[in-house]
Parts: sequence; C-alpha cells; structure tokens
Amino acid sequence: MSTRGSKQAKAAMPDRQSRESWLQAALQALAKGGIDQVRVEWLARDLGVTKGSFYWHFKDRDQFLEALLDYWAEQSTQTVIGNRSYPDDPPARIRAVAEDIVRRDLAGMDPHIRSWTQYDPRRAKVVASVDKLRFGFLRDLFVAAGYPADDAALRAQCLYRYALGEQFILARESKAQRLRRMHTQIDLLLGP
Amino acid sequence: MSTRGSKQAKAAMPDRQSRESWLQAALQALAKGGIDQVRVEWLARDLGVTKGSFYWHFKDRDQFLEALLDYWAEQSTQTVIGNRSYPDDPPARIRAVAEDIVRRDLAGMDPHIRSWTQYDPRRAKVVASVDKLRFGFLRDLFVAAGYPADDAALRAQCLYRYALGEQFILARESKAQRLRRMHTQIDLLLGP
DNA sequence: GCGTATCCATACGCTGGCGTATGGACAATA
DNA sequence: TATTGTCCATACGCCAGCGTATGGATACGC
Repeated sequence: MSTRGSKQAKAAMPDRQSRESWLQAALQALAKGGIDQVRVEWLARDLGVTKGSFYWHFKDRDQFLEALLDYWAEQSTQTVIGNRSYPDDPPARIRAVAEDIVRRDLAGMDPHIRSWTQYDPRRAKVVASVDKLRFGFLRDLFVAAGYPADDAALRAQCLYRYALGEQFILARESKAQRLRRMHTQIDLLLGP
Repeated sequence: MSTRGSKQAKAAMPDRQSRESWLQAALQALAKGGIDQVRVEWLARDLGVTKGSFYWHFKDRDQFLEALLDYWAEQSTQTVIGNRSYPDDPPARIRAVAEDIVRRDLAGMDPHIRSWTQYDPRRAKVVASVDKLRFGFLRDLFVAAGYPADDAALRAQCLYRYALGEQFILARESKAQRLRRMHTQIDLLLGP
C-alpha cells in the first residue's frame, strides 16, 4: 500500500515506509515515558531490527528528534482538523470537536512534548505553530457561533487551555466524567 | 539560621541545610529542561561543589529523585495554600487565589513534573495527592461562594484544568493578558 | 549471470554520567 | 593536642547508549 511502488526512481523517495515506522515507534515511546524513553536501541528492539536500520534512515539522534517533532506536529494537527465531518450547528459543532479532542489517541502526549520542547526556541516554535493552528480552529468555531472576534478569541483560548489541562490530570476517571465536565466548560463558554 | 544549632545531637538532624540546597538546585534544573536535566554532576557544578557532597547527603540518584518529588509536592502545596491572607468575599477570594497561581514561580514546572511522573504509579500517586489538595482548596472556595457541593466541585475542576493548561502554552504573552483571560474564565465560572 | 542499489546485522570504539573508595579540611569536644 | 564527627575533593571503575565501519542479504535492471 501507500506509495511504495515497484518501479520508483532511484533517489526519489527515500523509502518513507520504514522511515515513518521509526517515527511512529518513537511517538509511542514518547507517549509512555517522555523524551528520554526515545532511545535508538530501544526503538530498534521494539521494531525487531537493529541500529543499522536507524542510521541508514537518519543521520543521528538529534536529526531524528527534529523529524519526530515535525511528525508530531503534522499528526496532531491533521487529526484535529479536517478529518471528520462535524455538524453544522455551531454549538453542536464545538461540542463535537471537543469530544473528539477528548477521544484522541494523541491525548496525553502534550505534557511530554511541552516538557521536552520548553526552553528550546527552535522546538518551541514548532509547538507554538501547532497551538496557533488549533486555537485558530477553535476561534473560528466561536466566530461562527456569532461571537465578535475578540470575544471569540478569548473563549477559544479558555477552551483550549482547559483541554490542555485535562491532559495533565492523571486521575483515573471514566470517559463519561471527562465528557460531562467538558460539557460544563463548553456550556459556560457558550453563554453570554 | 533555621534549626542548625551548635549543639545538636550526633545522628539527630542529617543537616537539612545543604540537603535542601541540592533539592532546590534540582528544582531549578527541572524547571528549565525537564527531569533529564537533573544530573548529579551538573547540579554539583551549579552549586560549586563536587559529587562527593551529593553522595554524602543522598544514597543514589533514584532516592534523590524520590526526595525531589516530595520536595516539589511540599513546595507547591504550601505556596498555594495557607501562605497569604486572601480577601473574605468569596468571588474576590477566588480571583486573588487565581492571580496568585499565575504569579507563582512554580508555574511552568508542572509539565515537567507530569511528563516525568506519568506511567510511574508510585510517583503518579504523589502528583495525584497534590492535585487533590489543590482541587479541594478551590472547591471549598466555590462552596463558600454559595454553590452546592456538586456544582462547586465541577467548577473547581474546570478552573484547575484551565490553570494547568495555561502553564502549557509557551507563547510569549504579557502577564496582563494572562490575567485578563483568567478573569474571563473565572467570571464565567462565577456565573449561574 | 552480473552489477547495483537498498536495507539491515554485527562488531567495535568512544564518551558521559553514575557510583565508590579514600583521604583531607575544618570545627567541636575533651 | 588529640580525637571524633561532619562535609567535601580527587581519582577511579563501570556501563549504557551513541555513532561508525563493514559486510551480508535481497531485489531489481541489464
């Protein structure tokens, strides 16, 4: 599947398939224990190969981590935006998007990402762009719901920060509880 | 100062002074770059001593990290609760506490702490207890503001998650902007 | 078949950070 | 002055994880 045809040119596609599998494995490791769980030899063991493969696909660990951050940015924006078809009614739309955020597999990754990229300007820039994109998406929803631009922005920021904070809490809760609380927050934001 | 008298017993107090300075330095390192910035020899360099001191005060790095987590828990609960004298009027009280949270030096530490302790049951337990304490404090404020227990709890949870999420955002904002947004959130929570 | 490109295995050197062993500096007490 | 206890410096062994060098395997084109 994918673009791995049989008669591809020589230096054209640098074999995305296996390259992406490394990144995927790294994301999983990152989600579990933070960035210091992303070790070349550990990922190799997870994938059932050796380091030889890694150093064929990537120059070194640093460059790999850069690629990993970009990969995360791509994943975490694509999955939130544009994927599903949401209802047209603005309030219902906001609720649907918010519920989708709660359900996301990428949920829980953010603490590790932020902890990792903080105080590294180059990396923080990538995270900031993701924030900007996700926030803009939420803001437009509030604009569509009829709030003036300033107010919509403020409400979107509140919702976004709430959603991020939700990922922090390690408490074992049912998804229903999280959804109920999320609805509480949204209902407040959809008020006057 | 403190309890470091001249005629203390032999094995009574294990010299808290210098022990705490190690923990303090570790907290600062943690705030900057996460838990993998907390390295024995790096802290020693920061403190102007050598590892010899560290291994006199602590058994090994693992035990030190346990102590560090407890130290953080102690700091981050004591600073929020009980320290200052807040106004008596419940709404004003909530605002004052929230502003205090924004101003805290410990702000920004939470992502590192959460990323570090996630998926480590023993450590997660410590963080959960801190959450419980801070949440309880906020909930009582809403109860004092006249909300029934269930509603107060829900609103406190919303506020707490919002405050945590605020620490995630790396965007360079003025403190005034953060305060204004915080007031927006609080005003919503103090509504019907 | 032969050459070439792609992808991975094996083996090795190297470094950074942990932990330990040992002794020295300093203060307090006798 | 001698002794004891507290705290730190120095020097070393050790290992995990990074990166490299090299060769083997497989598939494809000629």
